[in-house]
Amino acid sequence: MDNDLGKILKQQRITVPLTLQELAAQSGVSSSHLGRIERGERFPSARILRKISRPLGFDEDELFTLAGFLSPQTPGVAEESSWYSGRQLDPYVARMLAEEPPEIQRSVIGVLSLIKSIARSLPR
Amino acid sequence: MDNDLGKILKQQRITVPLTLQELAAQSGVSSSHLGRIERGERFPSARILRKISRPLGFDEDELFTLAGFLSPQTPGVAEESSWYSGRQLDPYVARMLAEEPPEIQRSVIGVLSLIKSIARSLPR
DNA sequence: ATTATAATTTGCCAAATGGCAAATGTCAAC
DNA sequence: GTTGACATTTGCCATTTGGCAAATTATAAT
Repeated sequence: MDNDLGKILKQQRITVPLTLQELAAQSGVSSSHLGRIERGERFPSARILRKISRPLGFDEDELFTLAGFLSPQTPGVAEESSWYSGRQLDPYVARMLAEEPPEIQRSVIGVLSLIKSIARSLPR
Repeated sequence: MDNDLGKILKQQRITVPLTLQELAAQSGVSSSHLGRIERGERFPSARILRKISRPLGFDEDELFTLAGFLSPQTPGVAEESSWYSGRQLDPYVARMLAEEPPEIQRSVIGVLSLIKSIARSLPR
């Protein structure tokens, strides 16, 4: 039941968005294997993680950390480590948004707060 | 012939210095497996590399790079802005989004591309 | 040289990985 | 409904990984 990685990978694939076959084509990993990884039937090797990191918009070391291959704190330039605790911006998101002109970037925030206000008025 | 990693690992083990058995004891990897890795009969998995990195005095990511699991220079987690092309991210937008949990951040991108696809199908 | 002891290698095996092809599911158009 | 085009899952299999124990090879010490 402790399958974060599979869920994270699937979540990211869905939101990119990609199908298993498309991800397979872009990464060179078979779709059946990818599927099994997502639902926790197989554990991805470093080679596989490396192959799928780019198409999914992850940094290589990011996936390695999630897989437990690499310790949470990234050496490099000392930086705040608790990264997935939500204090920091997802690199993929940052990269995508940076492609947009500034006014679009800001309206994204507007849409987000709109959605959140809708959520607040929803029966729970 | 094409075995840098094995030689490097052995060289490092010799100069530490350690025997295969000592390294096995400190790392929790069997000495027979370590021996095979050194002479290139087996290729170490990420899990094994992680276990032997400390006793050998390597940084984890260092061995991963030598093994070809990680690209030569991995940028730190937070400063990819240097290699994103073109525009940059509005600091206000970045700060707002960073407050959200990662899955929300990513679904924002999904919403954005949805909106863009709708926009493209609109009469001008 | 002959032990004793430590270090390395080999044989064998269980478990895991990952691909291919067939089976199954899903969903829209007709 | 049926069909067809996808996407996902499953069955099966080759390959690889990594451990254990036995065999071999140093390395001393007497």
